Amino acid sequence: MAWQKFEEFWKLSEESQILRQRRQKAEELEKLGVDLFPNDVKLPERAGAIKKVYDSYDAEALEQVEDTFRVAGRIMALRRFGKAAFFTLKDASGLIQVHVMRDRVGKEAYAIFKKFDIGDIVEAEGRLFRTKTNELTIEADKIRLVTKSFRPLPEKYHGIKDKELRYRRRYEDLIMNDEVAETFRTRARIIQMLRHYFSSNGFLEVETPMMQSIVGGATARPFITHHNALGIDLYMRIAPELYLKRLLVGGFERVFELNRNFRNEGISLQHNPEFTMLEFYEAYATYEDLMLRTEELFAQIALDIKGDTKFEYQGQDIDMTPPWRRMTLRESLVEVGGVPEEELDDKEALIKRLEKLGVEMGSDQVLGKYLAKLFDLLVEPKLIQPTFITHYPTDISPLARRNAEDPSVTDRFELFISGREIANAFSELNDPRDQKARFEEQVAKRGDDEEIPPEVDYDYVRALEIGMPPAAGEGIGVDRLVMLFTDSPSIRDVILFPQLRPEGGKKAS
RNA sequence: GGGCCGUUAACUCAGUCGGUAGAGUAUCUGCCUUUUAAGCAGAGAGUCGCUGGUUCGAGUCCAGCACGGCCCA
Repeated sequence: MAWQKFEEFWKLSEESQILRQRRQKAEELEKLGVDLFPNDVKLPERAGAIKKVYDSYDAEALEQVEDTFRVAGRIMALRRFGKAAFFTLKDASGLIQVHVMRDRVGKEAYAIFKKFDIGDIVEAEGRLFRTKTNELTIEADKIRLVTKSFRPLPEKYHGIKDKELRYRRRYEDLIMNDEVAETFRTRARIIQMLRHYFSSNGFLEVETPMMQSIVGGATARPFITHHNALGIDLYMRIAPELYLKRLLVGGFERVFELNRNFRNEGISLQHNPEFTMLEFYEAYATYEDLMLRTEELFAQIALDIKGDTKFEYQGQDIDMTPPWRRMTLRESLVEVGGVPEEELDDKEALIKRLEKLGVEMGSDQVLGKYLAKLFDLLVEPKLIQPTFITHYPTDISPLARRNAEDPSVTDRFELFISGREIANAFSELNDPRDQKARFEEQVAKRGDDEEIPPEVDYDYVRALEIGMPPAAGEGIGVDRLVMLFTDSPSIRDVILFPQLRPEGGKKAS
C-alpha cells in the first residue's frame, strides 16, 4: 500500500506537472483522431504579406474583400472566451491575429481547438475583418493543428532573458526576442553583400582546407584533431592564407574565401573559438589599394544597413565616411599612446614601460613584440573612429612584404574601429628566399610558444619559387563587422550557437 | 589565470534576524462570442545549482565544486 503510493509519487515527479499535462493533452487529441504532426500543409500566405496589402483597408473596405487567406504559424498568445477565442499567430514574416468562433468552425472543430496550447503550430483560413479595437484579424472558417508543442514557451511578457539560456536554447531566443532574429537577418545580409562585392569585382570564391597537416598563416594556437584512416594528427586551420596565395601562383589573380577559422584561445566579448573570416587576395595591387577598397566596401555596407556612413555603436558615434585616418604604428605609439619617440628602438626602455603597466614579457622577444604589446594597451582602445595603422615591424609580420625604404617594417595595415581590430592586410611577400629565411628563423626561435607554427611549410615556399605575382591580401573579421552594424556588445550575440561549456560540468581532464 | 556578482516553479523574479517556500506569467477547473500583458472565482505545480560543514533547525551562515555574467590580466 505504502509502496504503491510511493511508486505513484515517483512516477509523477519524474517530470514537471506542466510537461505531463501537455503530453496528456496530446494523447487526448490523438484519441479524437487528430494527427499531431500532419505533413500535408500547403504553402500558406505570409502574415506580413497580408498586412502589407490590407493594413490600409478599414472595416467597410474589408467587408468587400471576399478572398479567404490561409496562414500557418505558432500560437504566441491565446485569449479564450467561452465559445470564441483570439490568438496571435507568428510566422517568419510577422504576427497576425486570428479569431475562432464555435458557431463558425463547428462544434467538433472547436472542441479540438480548445485543446490547443500556446506554442502549437496551427493552420487557419478565413476572411479578413477588423475588431472593435481596429486590429486586422482573420475570422477562421477552418482551424487545425500542424505541429503539437510538448513544452511551454517562456513567459509572454518578459520572454527569455537569462543569457546562458538564450545562447544554449537559441531556438527559444529566436522565437521570443524579435531583435535577435533581426540581428541574424542583418548578418545574412552583410555576408551576402560581401559575397556580391567580391564576386562582382572579379574575385573567384574558393574553398581551401580547414584541416591542415601544417598549420600557418597566422599567429595563434590551433586545435588538433585526428584522422583515423591516415593515422595522422591534423590541425584545424587558423587561417586560409597560405592556400589562397598558392592559388595566386596557380593563376587565379583575384580570389576570396568566406568561412570559418578556429583558434584555441580564450573566450571573450570579442573571441569565439570558431569565427568567420573573409580573406581576399588581389594580384597587381598593394596594401594601399586595399585601404581604398576597404573604405569603399565598409561605406557601402554602412549605407545599406544603416542608411548612412555615420551611425552609433554602443553609444559611440562612428563615422565611416572615407577617407579614414592613417598613421604608422610608430606614429600611433607616440601621438596616441604617449610613448617618447626615442624609446621606440630602445628595448630596455620598452620593457620597463610594459612592466609599469603590469606586463612581464621577459627580454628575449623581438622588438616588434614589445611595440605591439604597448600598442594593444595604449593605442588600440582609443581608436574609436576607423583608423588604418600601417608599417608593422617585419619581425612580427612573417608573410608581409618589406617596405622599400625601410626594410625593418612591412607594407601592412590593420584597421581599428571602436577600439577593436577589424581587418589585417598587407602587400604579400613573394620572394621565396626571404620567405624561407623568415619561416626558418621563426621556427628556430619558437621555443615552446604554441602560437608559432612548429614546422616550416616548405611546399608554400616551393609555390613561391614557381612565382607568385605581386599581390596584396586582407582578412576581415566578419563577426566583429556584424557586431558593429547590429550594435551588438558581444560576439556571442552575432553567432547563432556560441561556444559554451557543456551543461552539467566539463568532461575529462 | 585573478576579482566581483548570479544560480529559488516551465519563464520573469521576491524571500527580512537561520524556524520546513512566495508573486506574476504559464498550466488545470468553472464562467465568459471583439480580446490583445483580456477579465472574474478556485486549484495544482519546487532536489531553493551540486557536495560537505556549522546548528535542535540552512534557500538564508561557512567551505569546496559546477555553470553563467561582468571586470581585470
